[in-house]
Amino acid sequence: MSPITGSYTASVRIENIARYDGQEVIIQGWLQLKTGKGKLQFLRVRDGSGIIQAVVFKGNVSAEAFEAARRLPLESSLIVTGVARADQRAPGFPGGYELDVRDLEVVQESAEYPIGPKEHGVEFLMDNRHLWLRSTRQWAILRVRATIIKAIRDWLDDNGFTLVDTPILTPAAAEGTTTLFQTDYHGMPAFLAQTGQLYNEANIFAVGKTYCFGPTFRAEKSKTRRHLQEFWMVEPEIAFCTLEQLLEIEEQYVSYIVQTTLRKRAVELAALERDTSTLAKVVPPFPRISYDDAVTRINAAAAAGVTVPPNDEPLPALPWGEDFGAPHETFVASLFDKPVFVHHYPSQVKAFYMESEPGRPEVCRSCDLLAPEGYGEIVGGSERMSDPDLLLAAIDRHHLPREAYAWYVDLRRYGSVPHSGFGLGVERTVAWLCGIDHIRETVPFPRLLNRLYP
RNA sequence: UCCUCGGUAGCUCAAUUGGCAGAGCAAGCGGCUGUUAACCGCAAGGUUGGAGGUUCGAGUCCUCCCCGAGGAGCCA
Repeated sequence: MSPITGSYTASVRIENIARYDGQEVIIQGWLQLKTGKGKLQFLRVRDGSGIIQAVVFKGNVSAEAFEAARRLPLESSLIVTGVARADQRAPGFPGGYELDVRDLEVVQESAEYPIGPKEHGVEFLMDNRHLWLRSTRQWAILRVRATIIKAIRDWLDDNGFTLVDTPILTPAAAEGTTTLFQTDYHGMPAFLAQTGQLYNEANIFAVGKTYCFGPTFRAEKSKTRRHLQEFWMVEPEIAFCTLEQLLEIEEQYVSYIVQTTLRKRAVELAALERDTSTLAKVVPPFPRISYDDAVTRINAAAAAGVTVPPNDEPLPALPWGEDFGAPHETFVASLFDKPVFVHHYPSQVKAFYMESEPGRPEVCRSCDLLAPEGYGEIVGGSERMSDPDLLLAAIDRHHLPREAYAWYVDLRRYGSVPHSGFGLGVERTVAWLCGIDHIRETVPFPRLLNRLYP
C-alpha cells in the first residue's frame, strides 16, 4: 500500500460493508434521508457505492454529535464512525447491515435541499438534474450505464476488434437523411457527426475488425421518450463479413452485455425494482424474422383488432415498403421472449450504402434488433455495398453529391471485400436493462429538444 | 413542423355554476429509544406563467404570447 494514501484508505465503501461485520468502520458520505424518534436518530447515508442506515442513539455519542444528527439537513456531507452490524430491518443497498454510530463529524451542513423524499414533476427534476443524480434511482442507473459501457468495450477488445476513433466534426451529411447540427469551421460549414460508420469502413481495411464509440448528434425536432439530441453509440465494422455472420456476432455481443450487467449490477437492478427474469433469457440464438413475414403478421393482427401497449391502441396496418412505427416494433417484439432480428427491409427505407439482396433489388441486406418489452430498436446493421459502380449508382439515386463521397467510393477500388457492421445505442440499451420508460434518465445530463441546462 | 394535455406556496396538488386561494410535504419551534417518504402539536408560507379583455366580481371565461409534458414524423 502506498504511504501517501493516508487516511483516505481508512474509510470503508458501503458496497463492501459485509466484510466488516462487527468491526468499527468510517464511512464518508452524504445524508440522504433522515428519520428519528426522540433519542434515536436514523440517518440514511450514501457514499456513492451504496446506501446504509446509520443509527445514532443519544447515549452512545457526544452531545454535540447527537445534536448534529438530530438537526442535520438532507445532503449534508459527513464522516460517520460506527460498528457495522447485520440487521434485517436495515434499509439501503446492498442492505442487510447498519451502522451503530459512535461518532459523527459534519463536513458541511447543507443548505435547504430542494429535492425531498416525495414525488416531483419532470420539469423540476430536470431543472435540478445536477442534484437529482444523487437519488437512489439515478445513482443505480449511472452504475448500470457504466457497467454496460465497460461490457460494450470489453467484448470487442477481447474479440479482435481494434478501437479506431472517428471524427466528430465532419464536412457533410454522412447519410444525407437526418438533420445535423451545423457549426462554423474557420469559415466553412461543418457538422457534428451522426455516425462514424463511413470512417469505420475505411478503418477495417487497416485493422480488419474495428469499432468506434462516442457521442453522436441528431438535430431532429424529436420530443419522445426514445430520443436525445446527443447520444452515445458503439459502431463495430467487420471485413469479410456477410449479413448472416453479422447476426451471429450481434447476438453474442448483446447477450454478453446483458448477462455481464445482470451479474455485476444485481444490487442496482434491485434498487430499480427491475424484473430480471426476461433479461436472464437473453442468450443466443435470437429469433429471426424477415420484413416480409413481419408485415404479414402485423397486417393479420391489425385486421384482427389487436391492440398494443403502452396505450392499448389498435395496431395500424402496414403497407409493404413502409418502415415500422413504434406500435409495429412493439407488436413484433411481443411475439418473442427474446430480442428479435428483423432482416431484409425494403431498400427505400434504409440508407444508401446497404447491399441489395441478390435477385431482390427492392430489399437490402439489413437487420434491426428489437428489444423485448417495448424498448424498440437498439441495434441497426447491414451488409455494405462492396461494388464501386453500384455504390455510385446508389449515391446518384439518393441525390447525394458524388464529390463528398469520393473517398468512400474509393474504398471499393482497392481490395474491396464483403463487409458488415452495426450500431448499438447506449441509452436505449440502458433504458431496456434498467426497465425505465424514458431515455432522459439514462444519461447524466441529457440533451433534449428544449433543454440544454444544466 | 403538427396533434393533445398542462402551468396555483420551495415541492406535489385542490379550489363546485364566475363569489373570502386551501391541504400535505419541505423549511422553523416543541415532543417521542426501531424509524423505513415515521408520527403528534404550534407557527409560518401567495404578483394563481406573462400581457390585454369581458364582468359588480376572474385561479376559473375570451384573445395573444412564454414555458413544460406526451405523441406523430425521423431515428439509435
